[in-house]
Amino acid sequence: MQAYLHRQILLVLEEMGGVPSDFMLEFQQPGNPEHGDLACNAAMQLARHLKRGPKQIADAIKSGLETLPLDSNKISSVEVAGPGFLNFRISNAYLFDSLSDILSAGLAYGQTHSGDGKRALVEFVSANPTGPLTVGHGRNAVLGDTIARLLQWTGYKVEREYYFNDAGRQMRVLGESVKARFMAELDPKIATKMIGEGEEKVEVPVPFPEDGYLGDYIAEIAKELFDSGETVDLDDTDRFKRAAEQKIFAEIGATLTRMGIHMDSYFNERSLYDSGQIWQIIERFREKELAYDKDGAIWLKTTAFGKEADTVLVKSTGEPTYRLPDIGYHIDKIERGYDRIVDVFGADHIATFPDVVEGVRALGYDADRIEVIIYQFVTLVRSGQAVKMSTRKATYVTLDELMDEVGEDVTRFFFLMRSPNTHLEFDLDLAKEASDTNPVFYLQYAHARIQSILRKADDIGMDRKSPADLSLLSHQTEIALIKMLMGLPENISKAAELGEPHRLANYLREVAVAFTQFYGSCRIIGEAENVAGARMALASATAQVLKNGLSVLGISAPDRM
RNA sequence: GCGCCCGUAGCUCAAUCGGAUAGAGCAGCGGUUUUCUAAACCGCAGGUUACAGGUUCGAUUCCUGUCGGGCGUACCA
Repeated sequence: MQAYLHRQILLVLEEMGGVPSDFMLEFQQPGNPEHGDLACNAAMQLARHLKRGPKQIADAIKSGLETLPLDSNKISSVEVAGPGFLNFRISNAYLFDSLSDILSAGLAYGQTHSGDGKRALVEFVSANPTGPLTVGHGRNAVLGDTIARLLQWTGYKVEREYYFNDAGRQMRVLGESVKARFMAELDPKIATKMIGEGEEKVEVPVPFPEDGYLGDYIAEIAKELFDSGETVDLDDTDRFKRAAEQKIFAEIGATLTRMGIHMDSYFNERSLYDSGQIWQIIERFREKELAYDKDGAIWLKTTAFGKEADTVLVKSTGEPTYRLPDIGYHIDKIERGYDRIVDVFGADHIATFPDVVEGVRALGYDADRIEVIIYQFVTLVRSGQAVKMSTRKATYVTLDELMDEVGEDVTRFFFLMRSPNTHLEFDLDLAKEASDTNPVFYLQYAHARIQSILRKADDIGMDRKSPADLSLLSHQTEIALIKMLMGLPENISKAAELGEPHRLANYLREVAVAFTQFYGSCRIIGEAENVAGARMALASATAQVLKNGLSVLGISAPDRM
């Protein structure tokens, strides 16, 4: 429709002359129904170039369009309004065709093709295996997975990847924590000590590291290892680390599965060391004079990328900082040939990823393929108090606990309904008790209600097979609902393009609102057969839109509630 | 100090890459069920979009500055 109008208006503008060759026609959907279905602001933008008033220009375009003329099966009216907007009304004939297209597209309705033949890699979660996934990881996991789903719906072949490091200091401390608990299993009378500060003091076995991991799962891992009867060499700290990693990864995997998330690959940071790739990168930076030695460390000239100071690539101990493997990892992704590379990071990475992207670019790669989605932190609120979260101190709420309390669908929806770049306040008390006011139920309920009507129609032997005469739909809520349903493909592609799933969540809510308004004023069962048939078609199309939209968000669309 | 994000109704948040009268939910007040699922619908009230300038036909949106909140700013990841 927009493409059609675009062509027609260009024809008129050509006729008028004086229009700059780089002029871009823009359309928008007015929020106010009095302003029609589609608006064009060309007249206002052209006012300066044509040295005429915007209203005058709009009138000229309007009469130009009318003499073409416009196809009345598509556009029913053109109006000039406000400061010079051209407002178009879509004809009902076009709406009925669109509705029938929705029904025939079925499960595929909402798919678009801008990504056809292209590949995308979405990296997300990427939590090191030091503990269970927390609520904070949840936002990352759900955002990443949903962005991947959105890209799939726009035609991309998408892979989901989890990047992790099991070789760093964190993991060493984790292994030592398990070892200390294991020693307590061997010798229940082992001497203990207190660590932590103030009221947070905790009693732990003496070998426990000062900055060790305090969660209960550490003791569980130690106990499982002990119960297995395996003879463990206490000097083999790595054995404890491996035990912990294995168990924790298994749990993380189970949590992700429960959320409907499936990773296609796990990328171990260590492979970049084993292959020697990271050392080659240093040499390549040296060749470009972007790396140098100082104080026994190897530095990257991030000042060349506009930073205030240079940063260390390899510590004087010979150990690289995370920047180096991150650059190597992203080069690896680019070399794997993806058209789009999406990273989902928490706000704490905001200062570091530019170094990585610029480093990749400096080595001659197309860093523009890398898109970084930064989301702000989740503040957990319990009893009106913000909960300070730390995996190490075990002051966290796990994703599993959250799903136990509010369910998988609510958990996913909660993380998706807000823009990634605003802080998300997660009120646990509200989430627990507010299951009846949660917007996700509103969407699911609308879907269930439609299914209920269709079941009932079948029960009383109403005809749902023969094609309906859609032109019988004329009530304003019916027309408004059809227009709303037509927006799914655009909303999905927009959300995919911007990496902002909340747009789709908001749109679906509007669909549900439009449906309940229709439902409130138009009956189906009990109406004349042809009217009921048309309305059932509209209801089915609505259910299809809700179902498809919810499936993009990874949320179920139940048939009854 | 510097970098990034944010500041919108009492609360939690939207606002179509600058558009028309800034919208929802919750909370508040008042209505609506002999009718397909009331987990609903309708109405009322609630705003100087933190503040001050600037850019233009037009600013919540872009620019500058101020104030306030968050996250970074390690030879931690």
